[in-house]
Amino acid sequence: MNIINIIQEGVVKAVNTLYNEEIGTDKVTMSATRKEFTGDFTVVTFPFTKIARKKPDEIGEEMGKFLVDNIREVSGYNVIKGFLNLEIDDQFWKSFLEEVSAVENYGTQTSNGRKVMVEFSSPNTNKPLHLGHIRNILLGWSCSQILETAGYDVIKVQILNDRGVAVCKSMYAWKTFGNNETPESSGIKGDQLVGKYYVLFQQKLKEEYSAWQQTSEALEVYNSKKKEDQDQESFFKKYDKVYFNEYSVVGKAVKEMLIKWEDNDPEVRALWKQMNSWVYAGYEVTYKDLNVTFDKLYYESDTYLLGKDMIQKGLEAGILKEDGKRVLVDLEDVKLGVKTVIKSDGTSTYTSQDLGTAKLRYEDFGMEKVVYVVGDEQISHFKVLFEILKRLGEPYADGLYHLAYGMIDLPTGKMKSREGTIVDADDLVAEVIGEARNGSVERGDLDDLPVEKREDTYRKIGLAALKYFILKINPQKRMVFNPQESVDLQGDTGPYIQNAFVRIQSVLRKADHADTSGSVDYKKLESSERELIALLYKFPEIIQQAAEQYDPALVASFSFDLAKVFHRFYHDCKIITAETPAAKDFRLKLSTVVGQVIEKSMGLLGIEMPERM
RNA sequence: GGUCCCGUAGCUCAACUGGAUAGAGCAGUUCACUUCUAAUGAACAGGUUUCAGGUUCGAGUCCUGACGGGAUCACCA
Repeated sequence: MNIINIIQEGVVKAVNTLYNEEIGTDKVTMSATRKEFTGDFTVVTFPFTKIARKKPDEIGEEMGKFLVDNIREVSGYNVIKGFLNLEIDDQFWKSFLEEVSAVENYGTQTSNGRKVMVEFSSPNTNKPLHLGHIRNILLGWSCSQILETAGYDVIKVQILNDRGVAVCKSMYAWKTFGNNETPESSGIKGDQLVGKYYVLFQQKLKEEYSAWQQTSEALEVYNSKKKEDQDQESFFKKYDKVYFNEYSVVGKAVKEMLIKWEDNDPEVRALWKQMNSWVYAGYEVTYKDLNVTFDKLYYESDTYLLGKDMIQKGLEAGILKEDGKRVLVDLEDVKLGVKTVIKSDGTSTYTSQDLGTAKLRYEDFGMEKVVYVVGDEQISHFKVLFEILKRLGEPYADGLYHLAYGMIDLPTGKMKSREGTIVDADDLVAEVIGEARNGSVERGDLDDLPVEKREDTYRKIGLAALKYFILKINPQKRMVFNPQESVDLQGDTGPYIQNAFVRIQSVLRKADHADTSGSVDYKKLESSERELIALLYKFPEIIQQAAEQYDPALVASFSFDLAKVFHRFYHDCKIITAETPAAKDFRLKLSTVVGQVIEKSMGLLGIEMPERM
């Protein structure tokens, strides 16, 4: 049984015996003892003052004595200002280490047979991936790993938003200005090439719009539609969408293309297929760089017409309402307003598509939970979607979760494609690896390794820096991404944690000492040793918590703590040249397990460990 | 304007979900490599947790109200 439960039950028993009152274990507040005091766990005695009618310190004394007398694992106590600090017997920690070192897969829960689907990445196929996608992908991947380790059966999916106006923009620009340029002919990565034409389109549109603003037609629009005192510049700044839809020549061409696409026009479809295939080839490279894979891909072009039967069901149940051809849902009672589900021309919306996709996925996999990793600007969309699915009584409705993450800002402000401040995913990956290479070459520690081995190490280090930098931050927070700091290799960073692992491997190589059975004779634990074991003890609980809260930052912070304490331990205690053979055995065993747990917890973040660095 | 999120050290973030003297890293100032990897360790300095009230043994955390930043309020996806 868990030591925390043991203590909690001990406290319950103490209250019962000493004060003659039945309480539940949930009434016992406990925490890890702060490091400035002696002890491992702390029980807060304030809540018992009413029951005992005594002062907190007095209760602490009585309770401490009771626990030492009645619980084998508690070896001592002290009371400070109403806080009862309990010391756990060294023997408990030592046998725990023996136990962990004997098990195969410490931290991994046995399968609970429950299926959870994680949707992440889900880009629009009109341009390459950028920093925002990276946060999404890392979160999605990491959550998948965490859920899997917590015992779930995880299905990783993405939906490729491969149709619509944006995609047609790239297509139109390529067709008009591309001169048949291909990834092969240009040497440009497929997604980058398509993105280049998307940007070109936006540029042409902008030029066209600027020119139009000088025309008398534009002036008329301005005069008839401006708000009072609004100058021409700010008026036109906000009018761009209307312009695109109603006046733009290229806009009209794009919309015609979209209609042809929907009518299955062979020529447009062929172009679409070709350009999308370039994009997918490009994405594959980026995903490989980031070391992520998916179990199934969904395509919006296959799913955007789904949802009809869900809507039928909703209408019959009275959840949805018809207004001519239009279908809407009234969620005023839960403050979500009225939303259109089917437009008055009978076509689908984002909501109807997602309803259909949810059903399709359930038919495919029968999962009971779905985690949607999507930016927080879509919070209300998912609230509506989940509410409808719940009212429809879908079996997975209670397991729906929108993992909403905040946008990434640069130190200079928001990322804006208009201002060219978008950070490209491929560039960023190349940059962090380059930085790791520079650092390593300067140091010269890997000079004896073959080139591929070295490059592989640089890749691991650079990606560790990037991934850790992003995942250590609570997902729901908007974050500031400083490219400079993301490649830092010191302090609270991925490479710092890798370094702890590398030190361990180095020691184990040099010790060359397989039999550590003498560790059981080790006498008194050093404080850093205790701390390490106590952290190891917490690991499964951290995974559980991270799985429940869908929060990789908890795992990141745990990994850092473990590495940090190890570095201190390494500094304070000799391992190979320890005072006694028992101490050596013990420390080798401890280091081995710490190494395994660091590797595993970082693995949950999608970060690999190098053997040397 | 309605709804939702955020506000903690110069900067980037924590704080075990209401517990002790609010912790880390970076940047700054020192110290420690003839040693199992110094991508390390130790120390100093840095705070009215945006502000004002409230709830209670106890508030960065909960409530109310300001202030500041952001998202969203489409028959776009």
